[in-house]
Amino acid sequence: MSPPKDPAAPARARPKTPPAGGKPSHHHGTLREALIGAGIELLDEGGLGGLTLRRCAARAGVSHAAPAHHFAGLSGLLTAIVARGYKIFTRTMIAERSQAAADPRAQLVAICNGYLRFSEENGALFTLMFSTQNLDFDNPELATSSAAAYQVLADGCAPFRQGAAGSTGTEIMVWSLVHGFATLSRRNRPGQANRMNPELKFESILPDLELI
Amino acid sequence: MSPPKDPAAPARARPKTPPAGGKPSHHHGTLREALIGAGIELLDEGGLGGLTLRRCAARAGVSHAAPAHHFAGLSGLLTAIVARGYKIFTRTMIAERSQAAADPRAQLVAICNGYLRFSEENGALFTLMFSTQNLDFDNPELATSSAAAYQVLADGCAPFRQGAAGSTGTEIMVWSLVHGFATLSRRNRPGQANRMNPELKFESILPDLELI
DNA sequence: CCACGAACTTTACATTGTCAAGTTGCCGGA
DNA sequence: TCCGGCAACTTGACAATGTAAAGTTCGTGG
Repeated sequence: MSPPKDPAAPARARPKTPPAGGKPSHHHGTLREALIGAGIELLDEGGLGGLTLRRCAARAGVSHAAPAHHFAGLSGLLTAIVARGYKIFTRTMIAERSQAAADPRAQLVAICNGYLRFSEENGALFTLMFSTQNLDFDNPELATSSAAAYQVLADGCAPFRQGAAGSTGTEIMVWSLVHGFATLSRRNRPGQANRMNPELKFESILPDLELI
Repeated sequence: MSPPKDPAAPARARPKTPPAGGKPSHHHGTLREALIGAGIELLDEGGLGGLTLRRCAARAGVSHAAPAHHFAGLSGLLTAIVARGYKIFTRTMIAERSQAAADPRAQLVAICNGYLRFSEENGALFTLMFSTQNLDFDNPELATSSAAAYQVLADGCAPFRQGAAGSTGTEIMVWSLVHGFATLSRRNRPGQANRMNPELKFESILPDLELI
């Protein structure tokens, strides 16, 4: 690949002590979580291109082959990172919903705004989460956490119906709309011929929804 | 990277003769186009992971360093591939539109169906086109061809208005909807817990639109 | 106390993108 | 005609990456 001048700290001192609880077997026993955390940091700092198995290992203070004992190769590490991403994603949507008015449309709009806030605050992670390459979609943890995220949106759609498809049609419509909106918003960052008005609120493109 | 057992033909005989017209200087002079074509083939055959600068070169029958004389590194090649992708994309939408009834909604629905057909028939290319990594967004050819594609959709939206934002609001709403729908459709391929009904037609989630 | 095994390291290898230097073949001017 | 230059292409090298095999270290259970 290109030589991207190591944006990762070359190494880091070992975490002081194994956090008592758990099963600290060899050194500290929290390597798995440390690697996931390092991955998310690298994603934040250097985008998708900044995330590398070897750099995750270096940031966690271990050798480049250590991750192999905790993940099934690169795709295993990426899968674990994405699974954690979905948990944060779910929390973000729930947090936004909890501050909204009680009526169904306000709740749904708040969930979508959480969706959009997550995609803005975690651009590279968001992209990775919805990439179709190098992820192990059979991983149960990934399946669980992504289903949980989808469920938040599905719950928000439950009061509405969409033609003959019922609330499932609403789910797909709203998901498509908010996901496309997130993608379009993020694409227009580079200052390109910018057809997207950054002031445009999501709610203004969400059509009227029919209550069940 | 991983060792993916060379899915590319190791080499290929040189094209017979320089195609008369043009400026055939050294060997055949059509290397640039050949490399782009090889890239699209590799994308079809092996997905995003199957596309490699060296493999493009091998398939075009030249050495691994030859592309450097026609593109600015990998991102230059990817940019050219994506630019060609947008031209096919535009053609697909126009072809679909030309077979639709004359009323504005039917025209717009046809454009969206072209959008979705392209994303289904060219999954990896579609993903690359909407990736934000390793593309040279300052490239004029890319800017032109992507703007042309967007323009087809914008034209389809022109008869409609969306709240106070006019037809620009419609553009963003429809683009978000169709792009999200394409993404969601493609994600559900692996036979996962499949919330998306493959029979669901796009038109059924496209809300009523107000004519200007 | 000590053997076993888990956690981790070291070493090696194929693949990738990129660069520098060399080679080849065509064209235009003398 | 010839030859100098130059564009196109090749060869060889290098650093970075993911992965596999073999070795080392450390804790724990018997």
